[in-house]
Amino acid sequence: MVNKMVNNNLLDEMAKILKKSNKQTVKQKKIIEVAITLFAEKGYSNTATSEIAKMAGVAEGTIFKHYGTKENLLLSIMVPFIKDFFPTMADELIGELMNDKCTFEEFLRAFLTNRIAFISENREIFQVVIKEIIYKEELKNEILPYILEAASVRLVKVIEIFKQRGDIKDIPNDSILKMLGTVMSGFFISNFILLNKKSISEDAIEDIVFFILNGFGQSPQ
Amino acid sequence: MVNKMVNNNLLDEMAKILKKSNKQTVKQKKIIEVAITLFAEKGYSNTATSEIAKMAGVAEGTIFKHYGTKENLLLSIMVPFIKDFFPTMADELIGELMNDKCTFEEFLRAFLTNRIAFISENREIFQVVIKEIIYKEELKNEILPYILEAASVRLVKVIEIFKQRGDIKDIPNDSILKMLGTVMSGFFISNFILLNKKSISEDAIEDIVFFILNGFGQSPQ
Amino acid sequence: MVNKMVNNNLLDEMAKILKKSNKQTVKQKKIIEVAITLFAEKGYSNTATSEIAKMAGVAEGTIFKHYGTKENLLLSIMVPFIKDFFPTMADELIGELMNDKCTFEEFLRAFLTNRIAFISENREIFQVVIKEIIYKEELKNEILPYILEAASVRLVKVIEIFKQRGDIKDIPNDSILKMLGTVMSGFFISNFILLNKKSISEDAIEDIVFFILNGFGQSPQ
Amino acid sequence: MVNKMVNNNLLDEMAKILKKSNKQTVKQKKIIEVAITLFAEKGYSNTATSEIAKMAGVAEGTIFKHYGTKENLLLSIMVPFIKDFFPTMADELIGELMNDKCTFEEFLRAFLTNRIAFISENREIFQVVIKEIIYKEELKNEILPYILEAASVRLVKVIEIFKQRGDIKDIPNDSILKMLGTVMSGFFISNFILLNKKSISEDAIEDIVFFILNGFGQSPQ
DNA sequence: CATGAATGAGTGTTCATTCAT
DNA sequence: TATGAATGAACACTCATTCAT
Repeated sequence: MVNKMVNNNLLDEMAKILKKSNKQTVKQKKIIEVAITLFAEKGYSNTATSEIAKMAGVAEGTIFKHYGTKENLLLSIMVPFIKDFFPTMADELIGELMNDKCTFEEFLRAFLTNRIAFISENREIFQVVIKEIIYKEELKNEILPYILEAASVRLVKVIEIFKQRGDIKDIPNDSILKMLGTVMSGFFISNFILLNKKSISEDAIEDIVFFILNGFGQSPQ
Repeated sequence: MVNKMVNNNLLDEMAKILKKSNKQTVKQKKIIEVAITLFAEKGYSNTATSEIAKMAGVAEGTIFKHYGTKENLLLSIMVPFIKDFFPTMADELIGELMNDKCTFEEFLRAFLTNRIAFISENREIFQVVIKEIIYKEELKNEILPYILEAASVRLVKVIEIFKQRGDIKDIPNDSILKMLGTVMSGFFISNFILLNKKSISEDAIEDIVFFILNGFGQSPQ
Repeated sequence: MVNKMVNNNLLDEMAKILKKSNKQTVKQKKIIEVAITLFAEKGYSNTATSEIAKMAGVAEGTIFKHYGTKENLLLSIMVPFIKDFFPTMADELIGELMNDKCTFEEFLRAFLTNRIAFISENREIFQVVIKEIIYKEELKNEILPYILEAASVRLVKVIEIFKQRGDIKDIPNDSILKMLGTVMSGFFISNFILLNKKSISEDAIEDIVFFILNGFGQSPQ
Repeated sequence: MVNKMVNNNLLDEMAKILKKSNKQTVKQKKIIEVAITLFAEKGYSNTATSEIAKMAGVAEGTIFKHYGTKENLLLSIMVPFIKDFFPTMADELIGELMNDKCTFEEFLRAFLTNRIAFISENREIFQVVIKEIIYKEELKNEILPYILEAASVRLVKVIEIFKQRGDIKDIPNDSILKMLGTVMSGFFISNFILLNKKSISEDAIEDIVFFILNGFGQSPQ
């Protein structure tokens, strides 16, 4: 059913995508691993390549042999997450979910559960991506439109279907998209970036699902 | 009524707070102004003091005469926003709003309108504060608890009142706080940081108010 | 007798010498005072004019109004000590001592007592002068020859007289000068610079007088 | 006999001590060499790292790659001289000298000859060490007690032995130590720091040996 | 006479990047 | 492939000095 697991581990996924034929050496893996941790913690700008090298047990030159520039090392971490992996997975998931004759509530719960699991497993990379997108105006302008477009296209389809099924109020798609974007970006950023949570309880998911569906206003009796 | 304006301009407010009697020179004002713009655009770490100096038409030494360190220049921008100005204003506003016998919907609309206006007027400082809080783990750990505490204390009072008036569903305060935090942080960050909006239309406010109250799920007839 | 005190206070003496007609203002006195203390403690190079200004309760500009440059402030402290005051006093003293029909031992004791008293009273200035002469090769080359010449001329006369009186061994003047220079520079630098003593006990003076006269070797019986 | 030479070259000695297994690169040696020369001539505070770099034919960064800070570069020069090399050598020498049944005069002559040779060979480092110890109060307070203690312990033994042999007058050890310290510090500082001599003639050594043993007072017949 | 805001050349230090081994 | 010594441009920061008030 909807809970079927998809492999979410980015490090493995990257190997397939970024260097289809090039096997990563142990040292390369270690470099990426350390870079993610440090970038997530202190930000790209505040992390020295020398620090990465030391923590990874590697010579400084080795990093540049593999990634050319520090910027490129960052992109080697971010790009797979954003460009290839995210949509691919989402499509799989959405297709899977929509084939079932599930309600919007079921979809929402499954979708959130799945995305939360995904981010939990790749928490640090998520932090790197979000922090850098937010921090550098130019990076934001390059990447954000792509993400928004990719997300809109997919979500509009979903919204349309559930509107037809009568599960969603008759509000313009645009407004729904915005609100969904608002509440989801808020949820992920609050929990995984600001509060640095490692996982989300099922109760918290229930709360947010309920809230998205019903709000917390009391309609006058 | 609830829309009575409170002066929101931070630069003027800072003068009063940070240096009660010390007049800022023209050059100091220009330094702060330029620093805010550059920090907001490229982030603190990616902004050189030499660049600030050049754009402000000032010698680099002048910056350090006044602010001692680059870090302190950042704090001179952030602290007033966070520590003194935010709670003060919020209290005024909440007191004002609660005295009126308004509904939760009216309160929400007024509150959001007021806060949005405030952030719009100090958009760049808001960007600086949020970006730096998100970017540096240590800064986050120092500042975030203060903000959360300050916000919680105030909002719980408000929530209690409207619960008693029957305007808010009977959900644990904690859950409501989280959802409100989620949706508001999402709203402000999406609009003012990610989408870099300069203002918010009244329609958008209506949408978000409606959403918070009712969600967009269609309860089955 | 030989112990008659000569006024040793440099600050007063400087007023007469450096600015014969210009009275020093209170602020000027304070500047010099603070500068001497700080130069003595941390060295000229490690003392900022801003620090002097702050400790003297004076605006930075005031220092430069009076002394033009930091270098000149240093010279205003050193020059009187070296150029005018030192020889003047020594001559008075030597004249006074030689008129008496005293032994070399008496002369030595009186001379050392007098010079030690003088340096004790102007300890910090002495430290400044010695430290700077030692620290900067160029300053040394300008000042040292003058001091050596001045000292030699006076001491040779004294040595000659006591040789004729049979109080000093028949050793070349040059050798005696060197040994006297060695032992006195060693005595002053050890005590007032390295050990930072504020005064010298009479016993210590007796020891050094005895040593200069007799050494501490035991001639075989 | 007592004149057997011990290798005095500090640069070689440092290699052994400071980085037992780490080979110094050619550039590192050049940096130390130039630093010693410039520090000796103008003092640490008046020497810019950029100047050292230029004269050493090295990029400025290279200095900091190897020594971390300018302060540490200074210590890399001073510490071996003071902490390891000085006592080690002195012990070898004293042991060697005391085994022989030599007189105090022979010991003194040999000891001075040896120490003078040592300082001549490492003249500039000696200048750096002395200048910095004198110049910075805090450095003085850290280093001087160590030197005094190390010297006292060794010299007291020597003095005791020669007292028993009847070669030294029956004066308190403390007084002898002070006088010896005074005359030796005076001798080394006068000659190697103030007069900047490169070597000491044998006649000068004879003079100082004679003086220490006998003084230059004429005991009345 | 005294101030203190402003200057700008200079300083120690960092760090992404290169390249000979 | 991996190293790490070397680089040099850039950076935050200092400080003696100037000058309008």
